[in-house]
Amino acid sequence: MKLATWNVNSINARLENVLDWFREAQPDVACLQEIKCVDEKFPAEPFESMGYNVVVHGQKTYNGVAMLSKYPLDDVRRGLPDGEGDDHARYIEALVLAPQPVRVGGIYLPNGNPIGTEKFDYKLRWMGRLHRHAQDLLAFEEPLALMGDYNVIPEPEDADKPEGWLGDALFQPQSREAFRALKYLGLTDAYMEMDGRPGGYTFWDYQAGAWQRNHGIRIDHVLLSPQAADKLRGIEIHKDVRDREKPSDHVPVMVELDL
DNA sequence: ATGGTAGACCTTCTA
Repeated sequence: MKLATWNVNSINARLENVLDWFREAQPDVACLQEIKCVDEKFPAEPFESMGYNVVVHGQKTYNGVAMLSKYPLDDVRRGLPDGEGDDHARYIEALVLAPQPVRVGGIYLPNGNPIGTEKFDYKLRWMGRLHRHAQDLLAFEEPLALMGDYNVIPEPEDADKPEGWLGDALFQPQSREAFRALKYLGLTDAYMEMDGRPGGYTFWDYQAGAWQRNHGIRIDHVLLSPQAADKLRGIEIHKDVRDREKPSDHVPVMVELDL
């Protein structure tokens, strides 16, 4: 089974680009982030024509997440627990009813910039909520994938120019520590498990020729429960997608599980 | 040291 995550930076601005990639890559399940539209504006029809079930947790202008699956979806959750007072659409979860079911959480973790503001506090609080929810899900001892745009650069090797990110929320000690704490619950970082070489970037800024200079960072992650990690066959970062017409600033990351 | 791009949308915010 192929599971993908991709921050598309507006599904409607990116539709042709995204459909092209779906036709080529044929993911069984895909988590999309930053769809930047309300549920009713999500272009579900072309995906349904390709055989996908579509669930959306949208929001006007900002954020918004969706999950598309060739298998039926059950147990759909929109938003993390303890969400009172949080109006950002950043989490969607479902049980994918494949022959061997797998629970999938699609994550758009807050960016948190600039540091020293409420936005950074919100990032850390959101990571705390994700941590507690992951703890609850891991207790099921079932195949689980928590995948998406984590907006965290875990290690200096995950940035082409780490010194340029020292003042950024994505590379703060607290952000990195919270990401490590999440992994230490017993989750496996699929990229580190299967490859782990420096340079597996998933994001290049639109500005200052970051793509042309390969000033990238690895911030889109796939974290697997032990029962899913045992079935991990491979991971691919679809870097070529960044070179196409009207690209997102993120590229798709796809894992294959023997499920 | 600075500025550079993209998307949504009401002119500025978020990334």
